[in-house]
Amino acid sequence: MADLPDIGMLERSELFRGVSPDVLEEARRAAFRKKFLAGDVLIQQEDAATTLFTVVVGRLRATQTTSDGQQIIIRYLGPGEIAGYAILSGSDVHPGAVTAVDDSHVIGFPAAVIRGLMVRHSSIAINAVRLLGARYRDLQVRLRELATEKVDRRIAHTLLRLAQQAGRRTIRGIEIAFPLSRQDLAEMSGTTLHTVSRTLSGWEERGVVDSGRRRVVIAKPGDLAMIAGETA
Amino acid sequence: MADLPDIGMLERSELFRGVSPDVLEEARRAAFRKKFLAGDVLIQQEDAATTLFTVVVGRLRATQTTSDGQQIIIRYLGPGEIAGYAILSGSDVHPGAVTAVDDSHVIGFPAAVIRGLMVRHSSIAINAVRLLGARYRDLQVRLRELATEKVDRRIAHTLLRLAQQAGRRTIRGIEIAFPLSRQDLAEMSGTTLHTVSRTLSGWEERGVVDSGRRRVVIAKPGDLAMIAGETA
DNA sequence: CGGACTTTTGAAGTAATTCAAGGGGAGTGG
DNA sequence: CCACTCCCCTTGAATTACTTCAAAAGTCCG
Repeated sequence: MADLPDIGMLERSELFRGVSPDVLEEARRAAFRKKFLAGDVLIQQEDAATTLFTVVVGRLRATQTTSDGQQIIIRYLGPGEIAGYAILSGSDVHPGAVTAVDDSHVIGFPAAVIRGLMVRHSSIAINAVRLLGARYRDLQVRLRELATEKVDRRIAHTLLRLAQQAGRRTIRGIEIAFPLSRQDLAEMSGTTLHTVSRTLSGWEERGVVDSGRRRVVIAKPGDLAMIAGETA
Repeated sequence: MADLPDIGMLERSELFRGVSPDVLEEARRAAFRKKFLAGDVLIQQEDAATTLFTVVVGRLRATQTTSDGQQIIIRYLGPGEIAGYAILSGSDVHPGAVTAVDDSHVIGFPAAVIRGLMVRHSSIAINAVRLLGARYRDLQVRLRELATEKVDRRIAHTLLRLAQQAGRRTIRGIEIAFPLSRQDLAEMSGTTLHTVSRTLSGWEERGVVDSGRRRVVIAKPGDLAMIAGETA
């Protein structure tokens, strides 16, 4: 099969880290590679959970949408991270949607294969526990922020987090390495695109950030951290 | 040892559900029973993660507090549920605090024992994955609510969720079966105790709820679901 | 019966949304 | 290459839902 992934791709996945080569080989044989273009949908909300993906290159966005169309971004996923965690936790439908925000290259695994691997190799199940624990902790922090902090702080925190997981050092500062609109930032910070726009405009004047159409560069990360309230 | 728990208590824990008797016995020997009074603290935020607890009877509250004292309630834990999940996911400190809200009876396990059991018995690791997955999904929903819905809907959702996990049918309606103040509801819904008080007063007039000092009874669950926006 | 919590309610203030309109870039097709 | 169109972003003005401030009234417990 031309579309079998290679071992190196697997061992860079957070689900297979530190797993023995023969188990990796077993996973590899059931896997398939797939490309998605920016904007393509990998997983639809409420769809039957049949496949788990792990990102090789690119960037995905996990969202939750209400019946009346309101949406929030749960998280962005980069290389090594997994999409479709419902497979792991035994749910039969995906609780949210996953979309590519950049041209992306992923590896897919059938649900049954992953479940079988977890049963026979506790190291994989333990990796799953770690990764879900980390995500759970992240959401706890975001929930606290959303409940207790004002918008500008929340937006600052959002940017700092994105910089951490997808920041690229440039001459001008740290650039968020994927297209990110005001609307996207709003859906991550729990506000509207208008407020995000106004807030960024203010920071722009002070030289804290340098942003444009679906593009954000953090010029002064220290100042942004101050705004976020990280004890100076 | 007088304080060894019995097998029945263990198999009712979400972490040990469906696990074989000999493994249960192994876990049992390393465990200890402990009682906490309402208000007692089981886990302090930022403490070293040394122990995992599972509730036998009573009710615990998991919270997150900011450096400036702002607090939110992550969730309430009832019989069978576990506290101190950091142990599972390999973190060395607890990201939040856990307090008893009613007199409670718990079983404690040393971190190393739990980690060892997960390595040797994938069924336990898989239970951990399921439980963390379910909690993660819960938080996703709450995050979405907090970001997109108005306070009265959020409070309604909070009450319905609490009723589901700790509701007791009475003549007057569904009673939340543990002490729950306006402040507690505020910390779960992302608002202030004043707003909760006003909102409940309004509902009280319409006969939707019947509440008092640290006590809430949902008289008309259907009406509350309507307020929460669950398509009638 | 005193004292500590918890709850209620009014009034003032405000942060952020909503409403509304216009302006700029990037890409497409003629 | 220029024009057209689609997004995305910006900015003002009006509105509002909610918080904050303040004070008083219950309620439980020793």
